[in-house]
Amino acid sequence: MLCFALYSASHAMSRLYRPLLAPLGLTYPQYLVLMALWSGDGQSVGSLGEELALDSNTLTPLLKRMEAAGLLTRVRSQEDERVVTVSLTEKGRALEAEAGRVTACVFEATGLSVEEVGALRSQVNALRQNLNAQV
Amino acid sequence: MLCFALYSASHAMSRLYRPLLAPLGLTYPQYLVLMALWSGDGQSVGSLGEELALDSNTLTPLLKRMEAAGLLTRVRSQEDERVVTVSLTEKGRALEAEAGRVTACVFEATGLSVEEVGALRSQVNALRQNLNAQV
DNA sequence: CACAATTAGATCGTGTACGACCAAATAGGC
DNA sequence: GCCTATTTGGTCGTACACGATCTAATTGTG
Repeated sequence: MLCFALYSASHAMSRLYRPLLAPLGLTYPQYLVLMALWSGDGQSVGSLGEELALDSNTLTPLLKRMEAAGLLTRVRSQEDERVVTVSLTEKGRALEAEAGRVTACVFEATGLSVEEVGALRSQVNALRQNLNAQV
Repeated sequence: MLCFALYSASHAMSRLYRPLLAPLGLTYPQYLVLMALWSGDGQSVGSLGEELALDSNTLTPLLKRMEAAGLLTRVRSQEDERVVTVSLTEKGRALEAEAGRVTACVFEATGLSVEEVGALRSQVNALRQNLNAQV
């Protein structure tokens, strides 16, 4: 069952990240949000949701917790009051440096070469796009 | 990021299953539990947990909901009162027939050949084992 | 036999996911 | 300029996940 393999591997990944991210005070989805912001700060909630394939009902409380932790700010846009702009704080930006160590640890744990990881990622991404196309 | 690819593909898979399983009154994790029981009825909670990589804190409420739905029974073992044996009801067994259609739908949606699915599954399973070995 | 250590589930609290719905703001046709 | 339709976040209820802790039952050692 490919579905179960993915389900289980994804949980295994999450379990691997958990102890690495705990010292930084982050959960795995929060880490994913940070990655998205590191590669593009000042995004709207909707833009983040599209990138991470998450809806506002998941993102809003998650972002509020991260705001309470002082990692980011949520400010309503001046031009369009419907839009909330999410921006990193100094603390949120500073975590990017620590993240490198986490990534290295995780890569180590995969037991794969750089090429294998890349190849697998492409295949999984292609699958994901096929699945999403069905919607 | 391989981790994100897996995370996202796993959610996409879950989103694909959701509307297919809803008519059967099942969630995706419940469907996984049923698959485990179809391939081996009368297992203990611990045995199911090992197969699915889930703990009792996740399984107990999940199994209770499935018991309430009339899909299975939870009976404490006579020999060892600590052990709870989970067995399919007639209704739970009957769902196996319907499941074939769901599996076919999902395979269709992957857009991959049988060989490609098999190859990808092996790779993902190998990765999962490497990740779990780090614990 | 007694008693500490282990084992199997259950419970509790926190944090995602997501469908369904809501409220405010904006855009577009007339 | 109105008024409806759409867009953007937010809220609520339900269902996983999982760390931490609890209880009851069993095992092992002296």
